[in-house]
Amino acid sequence: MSQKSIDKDNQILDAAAKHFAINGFGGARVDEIAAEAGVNKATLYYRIGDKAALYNRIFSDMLDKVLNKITEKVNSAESCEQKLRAYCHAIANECSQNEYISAFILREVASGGAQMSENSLHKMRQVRLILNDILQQGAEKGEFRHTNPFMVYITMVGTLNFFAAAYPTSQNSQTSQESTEIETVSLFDVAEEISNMVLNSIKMH
Amino acid sequence: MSQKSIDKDNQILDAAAKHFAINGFGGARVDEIAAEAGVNKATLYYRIGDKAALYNRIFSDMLDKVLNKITEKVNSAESCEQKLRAYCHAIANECSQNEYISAFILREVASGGAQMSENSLHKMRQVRLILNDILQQGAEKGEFRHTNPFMVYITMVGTLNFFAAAYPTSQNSQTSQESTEIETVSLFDVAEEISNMVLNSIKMH
Amino acid sequence: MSQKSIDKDNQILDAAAKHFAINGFGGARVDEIAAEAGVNKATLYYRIGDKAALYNRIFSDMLDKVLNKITEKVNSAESCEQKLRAYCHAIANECSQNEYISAFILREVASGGAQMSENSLHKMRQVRLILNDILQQGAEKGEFRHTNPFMVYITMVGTLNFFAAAYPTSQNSQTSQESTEIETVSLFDVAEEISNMVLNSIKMH
Amino acid sequence: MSQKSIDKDNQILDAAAKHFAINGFGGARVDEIAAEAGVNKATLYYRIGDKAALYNRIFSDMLDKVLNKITEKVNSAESCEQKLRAYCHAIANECSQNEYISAFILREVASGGAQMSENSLHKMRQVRLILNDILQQGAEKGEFRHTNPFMVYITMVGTLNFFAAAYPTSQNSQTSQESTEIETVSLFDVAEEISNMVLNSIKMH
DNA sequence: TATGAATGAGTGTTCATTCAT
DNA sequence: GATGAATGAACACTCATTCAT
Repeated sequence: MSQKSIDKDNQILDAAAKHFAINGFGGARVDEIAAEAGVNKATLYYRIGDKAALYNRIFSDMLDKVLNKITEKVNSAESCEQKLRAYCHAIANECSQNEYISAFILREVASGGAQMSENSLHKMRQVRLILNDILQQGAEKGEFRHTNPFMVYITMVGTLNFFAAAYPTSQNSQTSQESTEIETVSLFDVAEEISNMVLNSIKMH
Repeated sequence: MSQKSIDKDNQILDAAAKHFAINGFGGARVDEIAAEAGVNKATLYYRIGDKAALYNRIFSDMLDKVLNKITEKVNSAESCEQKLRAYCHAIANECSQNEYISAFILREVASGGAQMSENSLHKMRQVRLILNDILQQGAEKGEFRHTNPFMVYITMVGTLNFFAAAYPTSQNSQTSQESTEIETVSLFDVAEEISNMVLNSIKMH
Repeated sequence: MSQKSIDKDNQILDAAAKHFAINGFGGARVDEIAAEAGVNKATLYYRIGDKAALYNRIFSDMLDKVLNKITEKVNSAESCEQKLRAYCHAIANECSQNEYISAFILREVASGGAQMSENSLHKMRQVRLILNDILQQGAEKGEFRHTNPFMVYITMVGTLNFFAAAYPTSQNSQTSQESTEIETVSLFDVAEEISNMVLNSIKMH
Repeated sequence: MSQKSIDKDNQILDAAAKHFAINGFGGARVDEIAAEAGVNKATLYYRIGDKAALYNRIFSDMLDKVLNKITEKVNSAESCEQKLRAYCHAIANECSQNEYISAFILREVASGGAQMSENSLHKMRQVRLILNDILQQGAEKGEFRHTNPFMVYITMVGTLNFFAAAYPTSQNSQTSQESTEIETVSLFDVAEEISNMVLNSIKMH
């Protein structure tokens, strides 16, 4: 596949990610995606496939990157505390790299995974299980108290994705009086803070 | 308006809430909503209005209930700590009462409020500002440290809504091995836990 | 269903029969059918259903009429010879009434029944089996010699349908010299002649 | 033109004949024809031309073979009776050689020659005129009664093509009870039988 | 000669909305 | 108030054909 083809695919994928993120699967228009990508609609079908294939390709790629980054960062951390911080920062990092990941996640959660392929469902489960392992290891080593892993997962992933999706918006919705009062805060600040809060809650003393 | 008409409206509103929650605004079908509500499609238009009106009516009603419950619970709390706990539990309470609220919120956050009416946008801002007030009061009274209120908001609202939307789903995706290990946890447990975590982080000692 | 609706359905069905007959299922255009019927394309879908439903409705109706007419005429005939003549004339009669039947039959035979519904397939089999019964009865009564019923079927049905479909065409393709020489011949003449030929061949003497 | 090119052309032509026979001109897909022929779609265009050219090439080749075989067999027959039998068997022979001829003929008859080129139309007329000549010669020699030549044409060509196209199909649609009763019959048996029937009807005694 | 890539013009189908009764 | 019928405007997707290499 030529570089030109790869570039074209990426234009399509980028435009589609944006439209799916903003409008959801049902609200996104293939015509508009093709137009924004600057390619003929038939070319979109020729290169990627139908709307569902387009969606799954994007979401699957997103999850691959998240999963890889998490694995990489967690594996290179030593203590369980460091692993948990790495987990949180890896997610924040990917959500910063790709501004549409959080919207996809939020929508999938809202719909109960209606649009998700089996493949993507498996990857999302992997993300959750990695955290489970960290918490279990921590508990076995006596570093962490016994906790409900799903609640920890939700606290971290929910907060990060909610922030990642909401932050750009909220800045527009600030009234002029408050805008001066609110100090800027980055996704990494949130990752740091939420890690602290969770660790504070689950660490043995 | 007769009781029969009121009942019919509620059937429409319930069916629509379900469809918007699962499929989003763009993915929901007026035909299917009418069919599920057991009313003629033209009746739906006659009684409620078009698709956007239907959506806004539902979302606005949801936000009214949330806002009222928050106001009620917060106002009847004494200390700032109690107010913050009340805020959190009020949201948990409404999300338990209506299983579709969290999906609406998640989708609106994902789309940057694309579907939201000015009216609803205002109400969501109100919800956020109530928390701002609690935090500011707490800071003025010396109970709370100075914090970024948006981050606190995200932590609480993101976690609660994410949990409310994800929990039913996650139970289906558990593999059989884990299912025995995971203890059940309710939205109120989450509200309690997240309140603790946040307070632990922001309270003066 | 109002008379107006019934009329509209018939306009659609007539236009569609013409287009399917001339262009085949794959070559017919729903747009053109709707235009010719003088109805909006969406109305066609509302009243009849999709392209396949439209095709099957028409073909099934045609076969119903053929089957009814054959049954009626054959049952009111006395001898097996009369029944066989009645069979042949019933088909000729229906092909005269509806100019598109033969084209549908020819195309279905050509494609090996690719477009035919199970329902229609069953009816076509019925048509064949009625002839089988006549021939068997004739053989049992000693009126007919033993013959291959499929060959008799093909001879009669093939000739009639081929003629019904080809005759209008052939008149246009006559060169001016021959046109004076060819005497006109009707589908009923063909039915009479083919009956004679077949009976001449299978009757006991 | 290399042998390899000739082979490739034949693969295309064979695949196309099959698809046109089963689905008709409008229902056949150039993509599928190329895929079945094992060639690139652009190669198909490069070597043969567009869809209509592909169709006409195939149908024209078919008619050439039929016309040649008829001419050859009829010319080498002596009496008019022998010529008429030869005519019938020549058609049967070609329909046996190429399983798709009859489907093409049936479809063209059904559509009134919509897809046929002027060239092919001329050849089909030739086929008919050869029979006309035989019948006229027979009448002049006092061997045949005066008949309507178009009716004779239809009887023979309709029956043969209908049988050729329908026979493979009908065997699948036999119910298990009848299957034992029906003796197998070949296209040549049909040619023999239909010749007998026609001659029986038109011969002077 | 051959082909991966690209596309204008369809093509069947759906959808939110309106209208006549 | 209520609804069967109707429809303009999309909408996802396809297809025959061409082009650049």
